[in-house]
Amino acid sequence: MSTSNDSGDAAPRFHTDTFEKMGPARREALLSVALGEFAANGFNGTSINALARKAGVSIGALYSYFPSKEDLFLTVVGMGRSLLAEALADLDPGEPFMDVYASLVRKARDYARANPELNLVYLDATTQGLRHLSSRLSGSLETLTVDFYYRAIAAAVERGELRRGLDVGAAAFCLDNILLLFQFSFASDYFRDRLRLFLGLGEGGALDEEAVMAAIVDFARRALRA
Amino acid sequence: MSTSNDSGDAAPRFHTDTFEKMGPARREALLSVALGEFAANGFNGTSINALARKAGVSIGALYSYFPSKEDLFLTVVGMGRSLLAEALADLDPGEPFMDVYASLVRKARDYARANPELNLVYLDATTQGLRHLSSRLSGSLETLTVDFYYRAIAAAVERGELRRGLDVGAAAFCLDNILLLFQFSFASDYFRDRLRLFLGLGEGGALDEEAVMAAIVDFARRALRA
Amino acid sequence: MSTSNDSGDAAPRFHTDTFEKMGPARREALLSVALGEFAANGFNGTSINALARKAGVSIGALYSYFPSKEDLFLTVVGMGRSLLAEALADLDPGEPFMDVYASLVRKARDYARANPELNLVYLDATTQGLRHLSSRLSGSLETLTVDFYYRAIAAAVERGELRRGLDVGAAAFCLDNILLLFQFSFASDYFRDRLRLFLGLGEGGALDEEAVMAAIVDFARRALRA
Amino acid sequence: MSTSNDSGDAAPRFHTDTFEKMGPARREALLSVALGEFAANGFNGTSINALARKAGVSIGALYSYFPSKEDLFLTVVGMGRSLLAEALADLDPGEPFMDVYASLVRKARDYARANPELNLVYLDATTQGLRHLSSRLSGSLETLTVDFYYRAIAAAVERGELRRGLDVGAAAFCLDNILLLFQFSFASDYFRDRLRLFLGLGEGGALDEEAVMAAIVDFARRALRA
DNA sequence: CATGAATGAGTATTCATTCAT
DNA sequence: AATGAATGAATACTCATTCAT
Repeated sequence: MSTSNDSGDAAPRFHTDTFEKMGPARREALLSVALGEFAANGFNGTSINALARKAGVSIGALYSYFPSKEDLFLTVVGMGRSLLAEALADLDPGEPFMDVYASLVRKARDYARANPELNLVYLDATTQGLRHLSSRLSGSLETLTVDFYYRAIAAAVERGELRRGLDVGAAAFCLDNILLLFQFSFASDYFRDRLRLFLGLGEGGALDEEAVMAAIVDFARRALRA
Repeated sequence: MSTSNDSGDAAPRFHTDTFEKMGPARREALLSVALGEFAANGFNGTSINALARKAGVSIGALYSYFPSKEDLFLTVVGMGRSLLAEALADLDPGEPFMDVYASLVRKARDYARANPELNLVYLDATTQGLRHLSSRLSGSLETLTVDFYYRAIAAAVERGELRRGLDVGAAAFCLDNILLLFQFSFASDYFRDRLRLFLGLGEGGALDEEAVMAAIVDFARRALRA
Repeated sequence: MSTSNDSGDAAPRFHTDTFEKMGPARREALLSVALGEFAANGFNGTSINALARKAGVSIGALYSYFPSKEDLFLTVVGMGRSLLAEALADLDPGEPFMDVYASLVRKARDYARANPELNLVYLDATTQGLRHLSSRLSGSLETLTVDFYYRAIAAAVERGELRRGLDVGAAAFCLDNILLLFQFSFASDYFRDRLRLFLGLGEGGALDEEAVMAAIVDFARRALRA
Repeated sequence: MSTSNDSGDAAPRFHTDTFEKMGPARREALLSVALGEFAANGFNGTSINALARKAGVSIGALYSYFPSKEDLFLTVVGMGRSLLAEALADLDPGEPFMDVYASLVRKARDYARANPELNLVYLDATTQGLRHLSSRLSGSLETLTVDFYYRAIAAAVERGELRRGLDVGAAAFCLDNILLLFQFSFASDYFRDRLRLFLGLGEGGALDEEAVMAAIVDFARRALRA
């Protein structure tokens, strides 16, 4: 799996050649508007015509860039994967695992803060009503993450940091579940409220993010330590 | 819990009086079809007219039961909450905590198996595009769960089962994150694939649910033990 | 008038026998609500179901009183004719004509003030979209008025008050045109604005009704005097 | 008048830019069908879908020309105002006033004959149920007319044609009331019957329009003469 | 390549009327 | 006689997509 990333499963492309010839500024503007619309209204709730108007792109042009609404959506969803890949690339899976997870938690928070809309689009794509869409993505969006967890955890077990006999898959699953919903808490109104409810915060109470992140990492450390 | 449910937070009603006068068979049929449609297509992807036809109910009748599509959807979402409340009511928060969590994990699996559609509707309601809908629910759907975790964990800390100084809110958050996405894995195609990816299962591989549940409970036990 | 009314053209009835057996209070309430709704929203803009609810009458009952929405509307329109007949009955066509017309103008004002809704319903019935409705009324709503004008003008010409050779029909037409639109000015927002525009009144200006009525009567007097 | 039309009070526009780009033939056809439908059935009684079909325009196209049914209706009502403005522009308010009024009466008859539907739409717009529509028109539809009367009457009083001390507003109101309902008599079934009733014409009797117009002008002349 | 006018099936919702109770 | 649940055609309007210019 180590090299498999480069090989077969390159991220699929949902746009036309014409799209690649766009000026970068126009392209960024279009993708940015699309992201905003899909994030705010969901796939079904977004009007392609309104989106095109807001982006200053004619409908005809938009359809010359993307064969369909679905393809534009999938392109936008794919942007999230790219950013995630970059984020993971910064991390060294060879470092002490709990440092890695702590970085991951912090990065997740920062990423969700900086790109809440990507999280919202991801959440929407996750929905059963859009299963025919997410199935067009080559494999799950999580392939990268899973791969990363596996390598980091395996190395840490090897080094004796984490307990032997650990079920790597299940552990990664638990760690990522915690992380994913924590991440959503910074993007989605619903999951923000949920986190605050768990933390016992009322309407006005301030969220101590550092404390939450520390608690999460501590929870994970105890669960995994040798 | 016995009384606290009955007290203040009565679930809001989104249906008319006429709905309550329906014959139970017709009512069940209608709700069941509605659940199925919303689960399969999402709120925005579901056509009220098609739904009515499938349920064998005239459009006019449907609108005499629910003021709007939104209200029908919220009624369906509310059904999930009721079932959840029943499930939690079976559990004794006074038992050893890890037994309670193990039961919870198993119940979540059973519930998701039995009512995958409720999970799918919940996931849809969670979506940012439907925030105006979920905000009509009195408080989060999770209020019950949070409440339950708090009481069970507090009692366990009291008994010395779980470590003192535990951040109850954060711990409950972690435990529920693990549980929620595990639960989704039995309802949503997307999250099923994600779980299998984490477990390293290919297309044909069989999922050993018991092993996963055991691993999850073990993960939690180590994280929390005194 | 004394006999001709009773003979052929009795006002047609649009209600059922059941309607006549209603308690007077309920009947008044129903007619009053119906008048209000039709006046405010027009025939096509009024919902029979909403009307019944507001009147505290079940839909079934309402349909036992009136065969259709049309018949209820025509009944309401007929109420206006009855009130008009009463008003005319108070006048003595043998008095000096200009006194009669002055009384008529004043009565029209008072009537429109007291029953603006009847005027609005009349206006609606007048509309081409409802011609199949107004044609169901036996003859025009104006039969009474025309009859009254003829007798009063003829008598006045006879007495030498008004000029010989007067075209009675055309004169009555002119007099009634002035009167009718003046009357509407007290019921309809549109015609109120129109009158004020003619009088040069801005937003805040107060309307001197007495002066207007005097001017109207003076206009008529000069037009008709011997 | 020559310039005053061009100046301040531009008629509000209720259509989109796209509408202005239509081919003139298609545009005329659409407006003509819309006028016919609204005239025949009233605003509330007209179906936009049926209208579009009759006009040979797709529903989508129609909604690209007008934001809503209301806007199409107001456009049609506005056509009447334009034609009225043209008609008034032909008249010279400096001529002997009774000649002017005679011309006005004749023009009103001709206009109502040629464009009965515009009168019917005007009548519908006048209805209380559509007050929210007529209030969207900038000022009353009558502004032009009032203005014209004022100037013509004032000039005639100045010239000594009409009596000093005349209440210009009230006189104009009376004159226009007579004219307006006379005009309606050529468009509306209801008001046609009413006129015939006043003139004592039975089913078959022929209406001597010239005599009526002469009588109306004579009525007015006597009412106003110096 | 770009434009945006055009399409028309599809949407949620209303409402006059019927009829079983 | 009274009720009000049920009906379903009809309504105004939307929107993904096509295609002539």
